[in-house]
Amino acid sequence: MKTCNIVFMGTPDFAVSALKRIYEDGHNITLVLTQPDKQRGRGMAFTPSPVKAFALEKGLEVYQPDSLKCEEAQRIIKEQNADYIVVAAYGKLLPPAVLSAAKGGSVNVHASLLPKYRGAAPINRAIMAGDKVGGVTVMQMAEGLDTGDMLLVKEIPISDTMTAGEYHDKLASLGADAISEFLAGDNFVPVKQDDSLATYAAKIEKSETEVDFSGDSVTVYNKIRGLSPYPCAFAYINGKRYKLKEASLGNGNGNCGTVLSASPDGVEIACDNGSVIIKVLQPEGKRAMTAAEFLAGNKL
RNA sequence: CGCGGGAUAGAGCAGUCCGGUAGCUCGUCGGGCUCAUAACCCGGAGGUCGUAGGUUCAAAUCCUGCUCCCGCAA
Repeated sequence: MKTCNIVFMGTPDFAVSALKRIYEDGHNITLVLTQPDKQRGRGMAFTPSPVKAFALEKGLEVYQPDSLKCEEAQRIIKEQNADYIVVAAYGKLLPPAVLSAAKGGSVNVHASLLPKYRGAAPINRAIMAGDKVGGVTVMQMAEGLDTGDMLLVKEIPISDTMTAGEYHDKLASLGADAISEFLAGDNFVPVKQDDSLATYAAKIEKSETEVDFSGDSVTVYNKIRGLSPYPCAFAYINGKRYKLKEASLGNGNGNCGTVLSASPDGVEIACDNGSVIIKVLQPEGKRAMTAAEFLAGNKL
């Protein structure tokens, strides 16, 4: 197998999967770029990205510039004299000077079948939309957002009950396969994206994560699993706020939003055209618990 | 020092304000009953009340330090 000099750019777990595979394939990773540590979580502590954690564990060089537009960052990247810049969910736009800073240019692993779901949240959006098929795309990066020519595509079926978390794990693995295959081979024919078919998967806004039980039951169900386990859907039930971790479809009827039944099997809530059965929920300030656990000490 | 909730039996909760040696639902174990139900009835086991100190005749309960979990916000 040929080995390449790689500059890797990525931030979340999805990117770690690709980085890990490149590392294990024996490629020479000369520099890992990731988002600067940010204050997040309780106490606003500075927290490193998953990619940074992995890179440090393996002793890889880490670089966390605030911007790639400055000359210093561009010089450092160029100095790596890399064969490829591999990008996976980095979270920053690459200016032209960076796109061309490696011999083979910059390639991106994106978690969708382009040109569908360009942007930040392709995984969640695909589940929320109830898609039956998904996949990953390796593309030659261009100046636009996920608009580059496609080099390698891998499809995967999406089951009706799969959560975003489960789908994410499968795609992370598939994405690692794809980039590994790309770096090992050559003669990939660039295929232009059909811009007229493009859709944009915008970042999930908090306001979108509230469940509206007056909607169609399938829509509600897809939203819950599309946001599970993160960032997680929530709803107010009898005035209290709950995160809805897991659910299934039911066929009960009633006024939208009312609790039809509460049994150890789940809490059934009426929607338009059917119902949704909440299997795992989390009250404010409490751990996530199954319906059976919740009902042992709480009433609805 | 971003705001807030919480730690009591294997699980989920009550009790904490107004100190007096612990209770509920479920599970578990044993027995009984039923055509059947998230079954039902009877009985039992299981807790140094997160941790370290303090106040008190007496602390799950009041005071102080510490650890851990979680919601919001970012």
